[in-house]
Amino acid sequence: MGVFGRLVQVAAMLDPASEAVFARHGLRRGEFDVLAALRRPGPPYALIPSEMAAELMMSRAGMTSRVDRLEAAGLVERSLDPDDRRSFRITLTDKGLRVVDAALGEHAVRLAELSPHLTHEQSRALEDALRTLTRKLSR
Amino acid sequence: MGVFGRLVQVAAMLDPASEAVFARHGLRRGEFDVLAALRRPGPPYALIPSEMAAELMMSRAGMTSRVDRLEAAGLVERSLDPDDRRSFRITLTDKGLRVVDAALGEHAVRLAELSPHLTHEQSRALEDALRTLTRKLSR
DNA sequence: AGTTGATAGTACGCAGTCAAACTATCTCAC
DNA sequence: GTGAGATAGTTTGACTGCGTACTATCAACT
Repeated sequence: MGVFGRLVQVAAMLDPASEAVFARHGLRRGEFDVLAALRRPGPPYALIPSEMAAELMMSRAGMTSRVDRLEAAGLVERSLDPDDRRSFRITLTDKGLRVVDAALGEHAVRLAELSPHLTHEQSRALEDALRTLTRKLSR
Repeated sequence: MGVFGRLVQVAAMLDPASEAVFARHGLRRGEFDVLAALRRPGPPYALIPSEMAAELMMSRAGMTSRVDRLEAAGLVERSLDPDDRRSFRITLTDKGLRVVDAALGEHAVRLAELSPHLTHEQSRALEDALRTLTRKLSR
């Protein structure tokens, strides 16, 4: 029980640190999450809102407003989905790709600063344990 | 970098599961957190709003509204702080104590169901790693 | 004592999310 | 084909939290 409490606490402490990084690139955490989700699968950097909502564990309604903001900022585009006229393809613009890459890079550096505080063994055990928990919880 | 991402993800997946437990006792997560914070130090179950805000990593303004709700529900009481007339002592009522104990118990059971999926060694390593990170991040 | 700066709690306005209701479209059994 | 139910995205309304400004009080120095 104490372990899980601590886990949640560490996650909560990680948050504000990242927030500052994202802010330097004009992003809020939620917006960064969407851009990163689009970046991950590689070109052509296109996903459907529902997919992203599921991946980011949020409602579709929330996704609508995030996409609205990102589109207004010129970081993503809505284009028609040729396969399903109810849906859209959300794609990264060139600007969006540049911004998310810059933010991702800085974010990675920030996290890397934390890593040396864990021994290699600790890091491996942590990874193992977290993977196990992810698998268990996703069912 | 993947480790931290996964850590945040696990924390996020843990959340809705607990949420359901709290809801069965008529609580939201935020309200439970306040009651649990009051419960922890033992009798007389009294803390000052600022202390709780700091402990729960939130603003004092947010704490005001949480205490308002809990007081309206009869789970906590505001009484004058004899040492500082700007402040209050927030205390658990009998009802509040009963509710938080019930919720805590069920919460613990829920988490315990997850533990067997980790080896003893994994669990220890996880604890170690998280403690290290907590120490590093709290500075 | 008096003054200055810090601190406690609160009120107000803003931003972000969700749930539920709605429209449009898809899917599939008949 | 056609109708029924599921699904995609959006809109609406409510809730919760934060940041800022404000009042009351404390603490410390002169």
